Amino acid sequence: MRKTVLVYGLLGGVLVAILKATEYRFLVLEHSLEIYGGIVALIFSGLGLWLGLKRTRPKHTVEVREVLVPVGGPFERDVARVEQLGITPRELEILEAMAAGLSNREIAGRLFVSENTVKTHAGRLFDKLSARRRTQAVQLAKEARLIP
Amino acid sequence: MRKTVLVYGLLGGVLVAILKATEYRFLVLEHSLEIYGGIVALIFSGLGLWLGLKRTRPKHTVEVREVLVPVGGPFERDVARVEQLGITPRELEILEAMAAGLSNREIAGRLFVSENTVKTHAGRLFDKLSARRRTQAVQLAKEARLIP
DNA sequence: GCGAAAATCACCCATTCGGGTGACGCGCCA
DNA sequence: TGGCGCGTCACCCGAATGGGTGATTTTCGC
Repeated sequence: MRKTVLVYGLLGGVLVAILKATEYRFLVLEHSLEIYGGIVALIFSGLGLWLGLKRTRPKHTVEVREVLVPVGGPFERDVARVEQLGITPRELEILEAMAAGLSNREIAGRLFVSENTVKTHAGRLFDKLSARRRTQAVQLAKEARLIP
Repeated sequence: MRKTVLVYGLLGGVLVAILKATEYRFLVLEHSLEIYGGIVALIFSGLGLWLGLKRTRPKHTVEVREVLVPVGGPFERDVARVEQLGITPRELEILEAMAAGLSNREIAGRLFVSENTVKTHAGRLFDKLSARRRTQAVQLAKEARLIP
């Protein structure tokens, strides 16, 4: 945005300079003032139009209302699987937070630990789940019924 | 649109008339030309801006419908929601791949496009879903019944 | 067929993630 | 009491991700 304003102003300055340079030529005409104004008006209205379009196009103003979907059976964790994979309680917490779409930093803040700690937990979790990415970890965990 | 042009032209004419009427007052000033141009530029750029806004504003007029969906049957995409959010088919594909735990590079390979393309799609998706991370995007998309 | 929307790709930058290593404290229990 | 599991934290580094800009081509509705 700052850049846009800058360009805008610059163009304006250049325009004024050009018009000033050609001022005398315009003055010898009968309706120089009108021509001058017309040109400026045209150019700047075009500029303004372009700017307005440009600046507001990606403004969708979408309103989203939450819809709670009635869920069938309550979730039940596959404890056997948890033990089989050797996943600790703390790691499960990290896993749930991860599934909720939180970043490591946010998880750290929520669980009152450092970001580094979260990273270690997450790393070990990826090992145990054979995952390489957190999205994959979440997906696998859901399939394994470790999280809802 | 025709009407708009008419109004626009009319306003321009009126403006020129006003400026013409006050021409002599301006002329006694030293930098009358610059002032004149500046005023015209300001007014018309404002006008153009307003016009640009006006013309693109009634883009969507989003209608929010709340639908309670009975659970149990196979997954059915909430098409209304998809349209509300303005999510394109291609973006949905990326979303599904993302939910499957694939990286951008893997998605790119699977859909036979470049990684950059996947990133742009993903970026727009995050915008539309108001998400900052892919895990969050997946989570929100599932809540909105965009993906299973 | 014209214009808007969609899809494609590139480049840059900052942040986040993932992976590896090492270390410390605490509780447990053999 | 020494080992072990768990949780905690730090540092480094490369890869992945997110965000922005800009541009071109395809597609499609009117």
